Amino acid sequence: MTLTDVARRAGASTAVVSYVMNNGPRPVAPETRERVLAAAAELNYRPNRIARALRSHTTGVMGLVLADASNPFFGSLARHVEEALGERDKLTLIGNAGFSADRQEHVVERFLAAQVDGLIIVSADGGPDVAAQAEAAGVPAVYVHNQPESARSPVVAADNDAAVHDALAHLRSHGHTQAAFLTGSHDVGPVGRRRHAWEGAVAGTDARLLRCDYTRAAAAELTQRLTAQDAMPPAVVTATDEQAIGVLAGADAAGLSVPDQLALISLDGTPDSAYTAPALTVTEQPLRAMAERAVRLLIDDAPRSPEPHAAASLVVRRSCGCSG
Amino acid sequence: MTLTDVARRAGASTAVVSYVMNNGPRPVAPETRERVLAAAAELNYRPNRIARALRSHTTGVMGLVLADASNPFFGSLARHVEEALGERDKLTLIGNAGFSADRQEHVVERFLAAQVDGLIIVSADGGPDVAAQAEAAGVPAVYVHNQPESARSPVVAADNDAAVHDALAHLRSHGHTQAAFLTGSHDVGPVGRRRHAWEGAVAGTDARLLRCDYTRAAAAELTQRLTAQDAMPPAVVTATDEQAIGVLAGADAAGLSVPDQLALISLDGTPDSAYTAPALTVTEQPLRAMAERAVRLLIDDAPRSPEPHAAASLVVRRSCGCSG
DNA sequence: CTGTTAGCGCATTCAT
DNA sequence: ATGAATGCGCTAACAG
Repeated sequence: MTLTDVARRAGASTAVVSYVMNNGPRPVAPETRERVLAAAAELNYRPNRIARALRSHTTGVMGLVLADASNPFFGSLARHVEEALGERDKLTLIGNAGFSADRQEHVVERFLAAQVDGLIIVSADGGPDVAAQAEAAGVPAVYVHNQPESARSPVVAADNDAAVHDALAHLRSHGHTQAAFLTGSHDVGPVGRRRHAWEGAVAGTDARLLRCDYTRAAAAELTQRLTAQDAMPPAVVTATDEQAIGVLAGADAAGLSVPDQLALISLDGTPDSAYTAPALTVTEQPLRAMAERAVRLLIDDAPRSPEPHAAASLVVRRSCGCSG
Repeated sequence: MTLTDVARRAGASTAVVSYVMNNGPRPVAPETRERVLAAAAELNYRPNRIARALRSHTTGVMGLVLADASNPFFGSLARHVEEALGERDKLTLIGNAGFSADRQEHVVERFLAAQVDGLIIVSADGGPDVAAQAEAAGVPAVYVHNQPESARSPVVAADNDAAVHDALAHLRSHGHTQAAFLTGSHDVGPVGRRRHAWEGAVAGTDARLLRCDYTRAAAAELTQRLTAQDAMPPAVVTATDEQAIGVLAGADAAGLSVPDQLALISLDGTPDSAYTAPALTVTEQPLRAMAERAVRLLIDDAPRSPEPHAAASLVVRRSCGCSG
């Protein structure tokens, strides 16, 4: 069923049918409009997105570049982005960059060739400013959650400063005044900002900064090593849930009891964090709000001015020492 | 840069350029071919996928329908599918069905309207046979991991019988001859098959069948309740990691020690299972192989005959009672 | 307010 | 082996 079929059936021209289907760009007499709508319904007409794309240079498809969909944090974000996009009648192309700058560029390249209307990039640290490359090709792009060092494109992230302060304040209420901070090896962007907030908050104390890869394995290994050396801090804030879960595994293996001998709070708040043993106290990232903001930025070309970041909310469970 | 530009630059016709770009369907003189290739390179020509799609009725885009990307099992599968598709130069559209048959149909509808070349459906139990609907519209579709009751379309899944037998045999080596089985409320397709395999294996004993939703919360609640009633079996095989993690959380809350008082093996084997406390012994699903098989089925229209299912491999960790 | 028409970039058939 | 010409389905400029 094509436009032409509908036009014939409604006794109208293809132009008019097009105007009706798109609510514009020109007015149509209400009566004609009804006839067209009726014909379209009877014929079960579905506009051909491909033809429309060829003609109008917009595809209704957005590209979502992800570091790794198997990581539940990225997966959750992906789900929210897809939903937010769906509500705006956009389709979502997905691509995994796998923590490699090369692969990320490659994915972006492919998306650009597919004529995506915009790019949402949820990526690991480092690499070139792919958003800038996309914008150079006329395709708007936003970073979500993180961005490469050099980027000037908009980033959508939670209010990380507040999240860190909330976590630290809560630990203080448990009597820990010098919580350590576990971050990645090369933290820049929002994650670096978390570390920075922590540094500001603990300045003057001898709280310790810990670093390891953003993986469960690395965090587990670190925890076991430090515990063996009797050098594990009594309270730790981790930059990511993956690391927190690794710390939990390492503590378990080393016979270190959480929360009795180690109080732990993580800053991601993925669904995973609720079912660890013990359950993790976290500051939950407002993923849905972030996804919506990103979509708004891309589609409405919303003000790129410093909108206040969405707040992360402290979810108290057991790893901090609360009995909940 | 369009075909026409390249043709002009190479002093050839658009037809010839097209033949060169697609290696057919007609032969081109080697010399002309070189000239065209050179011109294309100099002009940095990139074929317009949209125009090609309009003309050829194939888009190079596949639709991936997922129950929930934030679930790491589905997320991992998504990553492998995207990779396998990428290797065949296909793009991946993603859509979340959110365990709702309505939403699933809606997603499929949208994908069909976008002219996807094929559909990969990784979905929850129940609902109508969307693959059949797609095939009726001329779009090939495969189910992966699970399928609705009524479906006749091909399913790609692991060898679930073998997985169950491996799990049971391992538990038997720990002295448990009557392991219980925890499955979903309406298990059909491959998951139902797992239960069926278990039923066959424990026939004649009074091993117990447990059911709850495929969520951590439901499994945790069930475990706490059974433990309180002193009715928790000493050895359990769970159909999914989500449920196993929930059992772990419930056991922890109820003061039940794993593996001492409860031996546990799960049948999914997501990355998550490696960093629980204690680490889960699982039969790991061959996700990569499943993704590749699905892609092959869709693209090569491979034999839909009963190919042997890929094997799931037992990964021994601690929840079964091993000291690893 | 509505009808006619010209392409968007490409694959392909018909000529040569 | 190659060129010219047609049309995929749609949007929008142009002409009533």
